[in-house]
Amino acid sequence: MSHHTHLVEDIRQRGYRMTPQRDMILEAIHASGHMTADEIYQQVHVKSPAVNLATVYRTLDLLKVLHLVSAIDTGDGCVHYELAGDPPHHHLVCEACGQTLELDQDLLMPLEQELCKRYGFQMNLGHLALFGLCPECQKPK
Amino acid sequence: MSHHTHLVEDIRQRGYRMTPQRDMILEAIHASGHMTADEIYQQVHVKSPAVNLATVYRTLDLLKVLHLVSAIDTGDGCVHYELAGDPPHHHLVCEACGQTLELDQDLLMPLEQELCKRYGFQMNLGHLALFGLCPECQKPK
DNA sequence: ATAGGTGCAAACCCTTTGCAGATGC
DNA sequence: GCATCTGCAAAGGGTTTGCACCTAT
Repeated sequence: MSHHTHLVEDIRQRGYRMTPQRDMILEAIHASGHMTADEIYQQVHVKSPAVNLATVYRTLDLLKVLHLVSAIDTGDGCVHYELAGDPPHHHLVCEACGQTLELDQDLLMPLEQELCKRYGFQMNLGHLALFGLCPECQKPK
Repeated sequence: MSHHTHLVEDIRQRGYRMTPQRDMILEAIHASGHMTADEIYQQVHVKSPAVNLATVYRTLDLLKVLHLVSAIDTGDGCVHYELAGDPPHHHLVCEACGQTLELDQDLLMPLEQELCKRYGFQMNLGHLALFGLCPECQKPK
């Protein structure tokens, strides 16, 4: 049933407790891949109404520290979280309509290498949002 | 005295009023190039204590609409603003120490062109922050 | 004169925190 | 059993808004 067993094990092995809340939160983010704290809360709330938003935030903080999730700020006023293990993909956020497209790794490799070579800066590929205009919103109105 | 005359003119010509508040806000952001709403407020407040933070936000919103400033979210909890006319530069934000490095345009041109070609996405170069680790914070502790 | 801009204060949203009670190990 | 985790409720920080007054044009 559980498709996120490795995450559960990871948490336990590092000396943290496995609670039903954490399990549900992991399950939600594992299933959807890309959620805000509130979306996770809404989803978990259906199964177990007692669970609190603060717990969601605290769990997400823990998962960040353990590098099991990464945080993406798409500028929409709330942080998005996704599993760090997922195939890296990135976010093209349209500043006009708010829609987000995704693009994958390979387009960014040259940039990443160049940043490393020139500045010694190690880019976090799990934490990236680019802003601009999607094809739709570029059309003359 | 005024080094931001063109901005003042731009605002007037588009039918908006030129107020002392707007003038001071423009002057501040023009002088420092890179400020948060609160930093602007603090600076303006020295000259004219009556000016309100809400006015700073409203002015910044106007300047965004007029494309005179661009907003950069560096993930530190508050938005940074800079003059749109300034030579484009970008922000490498260190996730460990919070320091931001800058890099300039040319490194991003290939990416910009590729995004346009493949996705039809028009990247906003004035609105970019990349996250990762600076050279200092990569050193083993 | 009058639309547009401002100050003030309160509301808003997302997120964090203090604390007392509950629970995984 | 005991440190850790949770729920609750309240506070926090940045930003927005409603409203009456003010002011550039």
